[in-house]
Amino acid sequence: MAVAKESPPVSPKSGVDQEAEYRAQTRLWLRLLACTTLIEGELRRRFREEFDFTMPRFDVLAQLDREPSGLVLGELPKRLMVSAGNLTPIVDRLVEDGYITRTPSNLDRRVQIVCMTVEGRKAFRRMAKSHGSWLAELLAGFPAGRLDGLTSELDELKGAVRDAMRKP
Amino acid sequence: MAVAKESPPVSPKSGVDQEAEYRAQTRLWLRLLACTTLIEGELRRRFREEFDFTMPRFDVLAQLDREPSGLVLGELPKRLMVSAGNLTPIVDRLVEDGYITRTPSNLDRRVQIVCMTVEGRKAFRRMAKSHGSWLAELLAGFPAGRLDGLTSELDELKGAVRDAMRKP
DNA sequence: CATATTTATTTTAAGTATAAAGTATCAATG
DNA sequence: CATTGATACTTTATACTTAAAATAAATATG
Repeated sequence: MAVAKESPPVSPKSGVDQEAEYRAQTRLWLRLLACTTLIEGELRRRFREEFDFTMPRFDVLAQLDREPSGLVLGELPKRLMVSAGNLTPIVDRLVEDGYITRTPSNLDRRVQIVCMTVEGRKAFRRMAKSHGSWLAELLAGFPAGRLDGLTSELDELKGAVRDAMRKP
Repeated sequence: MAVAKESPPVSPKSGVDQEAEYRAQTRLWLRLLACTTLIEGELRRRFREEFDFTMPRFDVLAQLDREPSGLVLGELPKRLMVSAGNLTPIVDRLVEDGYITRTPSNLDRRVQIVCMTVEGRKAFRRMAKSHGSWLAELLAGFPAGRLDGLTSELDELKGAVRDAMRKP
């Protein structure tokens, strides 16, 4: 029963369905953008107010925190989805302010190795703690039991988008 | 049965639970950011390549497209979640390129009214069409039947974050 | 009506973003 | 060993981003 109500399992979709799907996709994208903008803006504001620090700088420290022996500079753009040209002045500033060091490799003089300093690590830990509690504060109203479910959905979305970008 | 396994219905949470929730929240935030960055980057790239246009400019046109009689300039920062100072040069460029007009109000000489031109509207329609199909292409791998569900979850998340930001 | 406050917008300063061109170094080939 | 190509990084040009100060016009208050 209920055979007639089933939509065809494969393409081609009717114009109406296609339009509805377009709209649903646009809604999803706008919501995604709104959530991210909202949270990102608030986190950035607090970083600035509390620590006079920016998120890109924090992101770099976060990567280095897990690498006691430092990281090849070229690894950072890959991990942070940031362009290399963009990274140069950020790293410059972090070095200048004493959070990290940048030393040329002996084996390959093109390569630079960046490494967190002791003070850098200390500052990072302090900021990371605040970051965590800010996030907890912002997300407190969302049911804890559904955090993981939403995360998996987004994981799937990310995978789908990545696949779509790889193909053509 | 299974009484002992139930977690207490209200706070205070145990340290372990609190830590687990922190991690889940952080995971969600990182995933959210990754999805948005991925899609946004790709859309921006295509806008640039196909139309030599940026997304903020497109966003302004999108707002004006629905307002045949134009919009008070001050409305745009509110709708687009963009600072006013940021908008000025964007509007400047759009006026310069003939997509919109900016005319001072007769009633209040502080106020400017921005309005799409005929060519602006034409250009916008063309770009909006591409935008829609790019998005469809990127999201094609995500099951259509779950678009709305994910959108509602994000809606709820957005509401929760907004509430958290309003309170303190 | 003069002064004070608010509101709309612009300007400025510092920083972030990409793309694309440039420089330096390394590796591979003839 | 000179040339060619690839790699690591920096520089440049252009644009976006916010916060905060500045300007200018309207409104409110004494």
